[in-house]
Amino acid sequence: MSAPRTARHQQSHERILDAAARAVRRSGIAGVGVADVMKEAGLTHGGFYAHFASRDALLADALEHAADQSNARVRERMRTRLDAGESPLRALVSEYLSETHMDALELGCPVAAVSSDMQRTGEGLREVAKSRVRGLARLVEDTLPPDAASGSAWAIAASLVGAIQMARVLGADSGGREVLQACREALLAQYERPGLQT
Amino acid sequence: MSAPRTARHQQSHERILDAAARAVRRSGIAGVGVADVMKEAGLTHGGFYAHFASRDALLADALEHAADQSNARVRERMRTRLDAGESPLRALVSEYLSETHMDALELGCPVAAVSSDMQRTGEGLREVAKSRVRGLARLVEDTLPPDAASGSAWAIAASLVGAIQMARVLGADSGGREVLQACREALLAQYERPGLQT
DNA sequence: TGTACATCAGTGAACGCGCGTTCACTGATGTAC
DNA sequence: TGTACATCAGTGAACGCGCGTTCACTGATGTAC
Repeated sequence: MSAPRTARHQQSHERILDAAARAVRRSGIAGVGVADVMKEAGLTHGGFYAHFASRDALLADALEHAADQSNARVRERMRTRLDAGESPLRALVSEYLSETHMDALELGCPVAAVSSDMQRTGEGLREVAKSRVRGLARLVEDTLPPDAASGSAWAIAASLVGAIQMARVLGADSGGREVLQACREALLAQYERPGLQT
Repeated sequence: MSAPRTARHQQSHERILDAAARAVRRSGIAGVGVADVMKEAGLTHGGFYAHFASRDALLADALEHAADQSNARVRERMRTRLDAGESPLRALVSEYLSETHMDALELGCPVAAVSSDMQRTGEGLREVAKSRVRGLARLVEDTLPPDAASGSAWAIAASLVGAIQMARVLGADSGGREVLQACREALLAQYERPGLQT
């Protein structure tokens, strides 16, 4: 599994993982097909089992990969805002609840993309799911001042996830934009009080 | 389709719909199987097409049915709390973010159960999904005083959906309970201020 | 540098299985006389 | 009331299809001499 292989093998492995990380967010956990993923990675389906033990093993790795990618993406986009003087929380809320993120289902936060599916995964996937939900809470926690009420991070994370999901269901042109805006404003009004800022 | 049929036909129809409404929450939109639903309704799969034009048609009706059922259930459970003097918002938040609701995936709010799937439904199902998301926002709005900031209903609805989903992913014994509690407290602290109560 | 061989990533046909859908048939219900 | 017939909900076998998985094979890469 993690035995050292050739560079070619490793490159293919990463392309498969990348394609799967996109597919799992685009199509949901149940919607990921081995053949589709391999095709998207530029390979044929037969070679799959030289890279992963099973579809489930791929899904676990893909979820992790998606979360890593997504976190890196958000943090990078936040940087511009932080440099412009925004508070960490405002930067996170603005990015997570942006129209860019709403449109980027395939590249966005996997918790928001597949949380319903996560509720029903069993065995191997469940642990990854839990750890990625906790990871999202941690991402929020890192933007809060040390004296913030414990539990605030969870409350904010819940708002973020619920808001972008409902916005996506409605769609940008049927109220989604308005949902995002309402939730951004509500979160910032509540948590970005003077004295709570970093 | 909606032509008048015998009482027997109608009873079967309702049993199928009921089973499907449970299945769609338990297994997700992609996880609903025609044969399984029919079996749960006490019938064999062949008779399905005397009741619904297709699996998709069933899913649309099942989502509506699930939402109706769930709303009725929450409203009924809220009544006890209202009678005890709780504010409408507190009653809703306490019930929606209760451990009972967390455990009752199969009978709970379908928006929380399948919102990720809703993000990717096409055509017929999408309109039902949108309308049920709006229905949840309306359920919240009905608990708010008339002078509440517009958009508050959406912000609260987002918190409810995100919170129960994350709590379910973690599970009751791995932090789910704590997530629910944190989100209940955060919502009530923010929105149930004196002067905002009904 | 060049040739011979071994390694191994990737190919594509094939498998079994489950699922949505169809359809000829069964048997129960209810109506007509 | 009783018999003959029509209606129709439900049955279960069968279909085609897509999917996860397996496997014998190909062809490219790289090593040994």
